[in-house]
Amino acid sequence: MPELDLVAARREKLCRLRERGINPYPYAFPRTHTAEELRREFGNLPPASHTGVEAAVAGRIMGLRRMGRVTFADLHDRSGRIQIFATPQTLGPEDYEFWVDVLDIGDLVGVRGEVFTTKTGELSVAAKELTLLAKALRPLPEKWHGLRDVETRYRERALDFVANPKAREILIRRAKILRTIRNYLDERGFIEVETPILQPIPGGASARPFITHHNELERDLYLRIAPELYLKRLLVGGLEKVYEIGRNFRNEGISSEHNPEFTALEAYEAYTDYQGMMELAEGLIEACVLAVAGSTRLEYQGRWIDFSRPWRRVPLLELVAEATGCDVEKPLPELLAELDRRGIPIPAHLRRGPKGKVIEHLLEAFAEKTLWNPTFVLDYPLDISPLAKRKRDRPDLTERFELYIAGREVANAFSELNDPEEQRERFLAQERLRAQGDEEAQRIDEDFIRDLELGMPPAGGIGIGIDRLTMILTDSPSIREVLAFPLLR
RNA sequence: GGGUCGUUAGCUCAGUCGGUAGAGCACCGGCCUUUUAAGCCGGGGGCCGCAGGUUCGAUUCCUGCACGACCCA
Repeated sequence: MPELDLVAARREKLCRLRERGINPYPYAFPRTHTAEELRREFGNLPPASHTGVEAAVAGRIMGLRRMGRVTFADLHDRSGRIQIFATPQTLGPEDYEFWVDVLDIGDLVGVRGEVFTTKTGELSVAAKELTLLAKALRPLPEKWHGLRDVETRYRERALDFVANPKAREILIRRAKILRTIRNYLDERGFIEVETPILQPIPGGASARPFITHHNELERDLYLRIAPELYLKRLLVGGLEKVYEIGRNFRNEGISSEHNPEFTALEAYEAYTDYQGMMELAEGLIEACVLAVAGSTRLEYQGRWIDFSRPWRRVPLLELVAEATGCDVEKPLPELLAELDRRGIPIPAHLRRGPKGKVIEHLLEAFAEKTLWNPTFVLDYPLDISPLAKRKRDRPDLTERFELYIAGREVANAFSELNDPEEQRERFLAQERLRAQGDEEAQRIDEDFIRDLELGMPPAGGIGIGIDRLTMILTDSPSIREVLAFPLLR
């Protein structure tokens, strides 16, 4: 049946409700119990028990079993399901006839009546009074298979959440993860701050930004690609331990792991370095795993992830050398020659360097997917880490790590570069790459350097992708599952 | 960007070796006073993703496009 006809049938019922003087969209309903509360209170009654207790419940009708003079309905609220029982005796003959006729699956109702169990033992509310709380005009998906089509699920999220409790559950878990992170950092003396999303120069990451325009100021602004530079300026300002959880925007493709806007945690702590950030990452993520799984192991897409500490730590160059069999310490031209000899393809735009990009590509192509249990990949090349401090005994590397879990990059951290002169040099190197056509290269930010000149304490900083972390902690194969409203084409 | 697969009723899915389509749920009508995917009888419901091509005839074969899923870059 065309959807319009199904809607028309419901509109016709809506008219009948109004003709009877019933407001199909009233204001409030004072409920006394959720479904879960009823089950907790009356869960173990034998069949055909009468409690004498009157309850008022509210929710959406998800099932209707009409059998002439008796009707059963399944009422769902956030906490679960409770059965509604109605007959001409409970509701009154006239009301019974009317409501049985005019209610549909999907309608939101409030029901007041005695709590009892049926002769088969099902806990139910005998409807003495029924209040329509909102008439549903569109039909719901099929009751048994529900809504499966992934495209419809993501395009009509509200419908998805109505039809699929699991989809709702993911958002609830996400909230729990965010709460755990905030508690963890707050307890350790971190200050939660908010820094600009509209930025004159998009900094703190290598990515293409979204551009927007301020009419009054008559100039373009960018949606931030990262809050990093502002947070470090707060370290200069003496806040010492700060974090921000918020949305970043990157003008890139959409995939099962990428949404153009995504949520990240960034945390900075004065007087520590990237070793301190590894401990922070272990503690913070362990707390999240414990909060959602109750243990340090959890299953992701059919495979167990073991979060027991300490986590594996492996230098990037070692990892890539092992994965490719190449001597990655060589200068770029010789490395490329060796890769060619071994038949390892390197995209043309990476061949002219910098070498760090080739190393990064090899990591993504050959090693990343094998990093299943949490693994810190250490010491990234200087040329792709313009905001990180040089490694103490290796001037071509930085004290930077990325954390991989389930084959995905989940966090990125470093000993923060706080030498303003060197920071300028690093920015200038990035500007040279930009001039050569690298649109993701970072831009020089004079305001940031000016603040560094005031003196920024040595510090460790970390960024954690909340969406990816949530994917792993909710066993979700796609980032779209963990976003309330993912961007679709 | 490339490859593979998919798109049929509101939902979940069949199907047509080329002759314009079916089921279950949902919907409408009837019966039914303890159901649990209630049951029984009857009924209505489709630009078979979009555009073009081949053909007497295309939902089916071919091409392109859109959207999605998966894999690769």
